[in-house]
Amino acid sequence: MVTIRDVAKQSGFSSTTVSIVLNNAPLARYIPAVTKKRIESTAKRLSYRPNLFARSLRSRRSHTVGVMVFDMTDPFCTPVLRGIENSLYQASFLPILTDVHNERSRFERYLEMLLDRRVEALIVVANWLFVNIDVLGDLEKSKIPTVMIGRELKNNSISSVIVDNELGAYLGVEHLYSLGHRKIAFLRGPKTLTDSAPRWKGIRSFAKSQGLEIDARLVADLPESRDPNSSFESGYKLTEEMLRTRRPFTALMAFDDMTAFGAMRALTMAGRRVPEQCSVLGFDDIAASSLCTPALTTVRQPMEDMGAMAAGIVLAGINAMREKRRQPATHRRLAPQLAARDSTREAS
Amino acid sequence: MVTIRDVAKQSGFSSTTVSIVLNNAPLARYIPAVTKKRIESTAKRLSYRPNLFARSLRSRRSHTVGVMVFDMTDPFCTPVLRGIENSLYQASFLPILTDVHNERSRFERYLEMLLDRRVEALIVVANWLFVNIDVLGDLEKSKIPTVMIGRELKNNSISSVIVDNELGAYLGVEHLYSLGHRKIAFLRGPKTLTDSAPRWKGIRSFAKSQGLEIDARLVADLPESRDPNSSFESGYKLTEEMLRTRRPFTALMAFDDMTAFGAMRALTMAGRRVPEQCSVLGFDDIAASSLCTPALTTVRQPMEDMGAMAAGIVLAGINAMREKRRQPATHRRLAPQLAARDSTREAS
DNA sequence: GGCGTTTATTAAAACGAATGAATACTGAGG
DNA sequence: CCTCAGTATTCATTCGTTTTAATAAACGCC
Repeated sequence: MVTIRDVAKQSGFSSTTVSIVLNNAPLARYIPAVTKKRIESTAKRLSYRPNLFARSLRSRRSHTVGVMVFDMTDPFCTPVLRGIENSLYQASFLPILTDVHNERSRFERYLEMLLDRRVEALIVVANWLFVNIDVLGDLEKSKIPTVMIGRELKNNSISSVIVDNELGAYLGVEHLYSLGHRKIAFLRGPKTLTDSAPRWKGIRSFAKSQGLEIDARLVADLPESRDPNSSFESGYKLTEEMLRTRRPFTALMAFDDMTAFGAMRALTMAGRRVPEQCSVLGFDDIAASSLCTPALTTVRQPMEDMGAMAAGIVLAGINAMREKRRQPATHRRLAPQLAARDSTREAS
Repeated sequence: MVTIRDVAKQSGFSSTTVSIVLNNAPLARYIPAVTKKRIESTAKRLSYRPNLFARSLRSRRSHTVGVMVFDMTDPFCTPVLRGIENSLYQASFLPILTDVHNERSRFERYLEMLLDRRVEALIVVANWLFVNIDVLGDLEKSKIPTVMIGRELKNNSISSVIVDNELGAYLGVEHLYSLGHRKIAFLRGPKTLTDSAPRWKGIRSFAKSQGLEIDARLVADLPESRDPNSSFESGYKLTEEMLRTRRPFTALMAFDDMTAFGAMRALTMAGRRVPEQCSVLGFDDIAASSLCTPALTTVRQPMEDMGAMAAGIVLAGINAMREKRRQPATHRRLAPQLAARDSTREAS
């Protein structure tokens, strides 16, 4: 390995000068162009690459960001990760990816590992989250910029990027209502999931404003489960059950896309065609939604943007720290959009 | 920050002894239990955490693996990544994730960044790959253990983990044939994709062995595209076109699941029900396949296993390097399995 | 009591870069 | 001729760990 000293020797200057030139440090302004040229060319000739361990040791910087995902297999994660990756790339930061598997011990272990590596910031994708909240308290202890995607922690120093769940749900029912649906079934999210309540609130808020009647017998809750993919199964079962009770409905609004897929399966199995005999609406707009037939109408979360924005927030936080400014936590609530596709249609 | 010297001072020993004890180095066998106890307890009391920069600088190890994905948004990646993550976690390694976006410049830049960080190995997920192969030559130059998932490079030092495409395709047609289908349409993969040829070979091999006739007018090729999600659109268009030519077929075998989804959409739009009037078969078994209705029958790649196996190979390579053994490249070809679901049915 | 071993511990030298303090060298101004 | 400000460069230290070589004491043995 060629070190800075080799470059120094070969170019005839001291390693200090080489360091100053190559990093374009403040002192570089006193160094004449000839010298710079010579140093740079020998550096290139020897194809010198600074040892980042040494550099990090000295500068206490890693140019690395820790990314903690609570469950990779959740299709929500993929676009978010891409958004993060893209932003970090622009800033020459690299992400270390960890998957918590929704396990407390794994979360703690990974957090420790990341902090040991002196990641300069932390991005937590906490979409499908069943770990006790107090665990997240550990995040505050680390004094590095931290942002959560998909969950807002009040009263603390952690930034957040979430979708406006209430608005999203509102847009969803509105869409169904405007298509003439009045008997709508609702599959609500698990109670312990923070997304569930605001989405329900959005629905009720719309119902109230338009005088839409919500039949309690057409409302069901998904059970809790650590596995985000379980909502397919749950959606299937709940829909099946609802069909059995023979309470009529012309549309179904699911907690998320996965649930909606389960519902569509159940409806189809029961011989009810989507969307002709029953409209189905999801939430998220995961990749599969536009692929299946009929394409799922859903409330779209701007996942890639959320990832990019989260990365942007922590990068700003890193810059703030470097200038010893104290950056307050920022909370972003992004507006979702309705993606009207083929699984919804006028009520007949 | 508390350093090893603090621990030394507090415990009354030298930093050398502390280091030896805490790392359980060979010399530790000469150190009496009392000393160890005292050092360990003060280390814990001060909640000492070794500075990994310093450690890495000295030991030239990063305990980090570089993961390069050619396109994150390809649903093939997610399970692979989880497999990798899980294996690395067991070995206390951490992955740095990079997404090449199928761009040459990005590949080169990322490779440089990863090597600068002294990743101890490289895992390349090269499923949907349109970068010129010679770029991959750069991988060989780095002297670290490297494995490619989804592509085999002959005559070199790079390991590989791939699925047996030929067998998979064979299993696929066999399934359709056994259901009584004789008029089968084929959507082949883009010519430049390495998976395309062996899959077609598997099909031909089965056809030959069973005397199945392949109608050239029922064979179409996906166009090239950098975007793995484009095959949905292509699958749609090609199927539509095939339907227009009115050449009858009772089943369609797609290059991959994404293509199959496009085909299903086209069939449905044309009023042909799946699977009643036409069976559809995919390849990969991405997450969406079991979610859509009808659930897609497909040839399953053991993606998570592939990721885990790739990680296992490079970890073994790392160990070999440490013991200065020269590890030859290993090439694994995993058997796929047919996942029979609801998009295929007996020919009527 | 001298000599080799084993046990217990440490001083000092890496590892490779960044940087504060110091040292020259130039002109300009008095 | 001396000083001062600016220019150009370097010495020596620091970052926090691991490791090599060395030291020192204790032990057994003839």
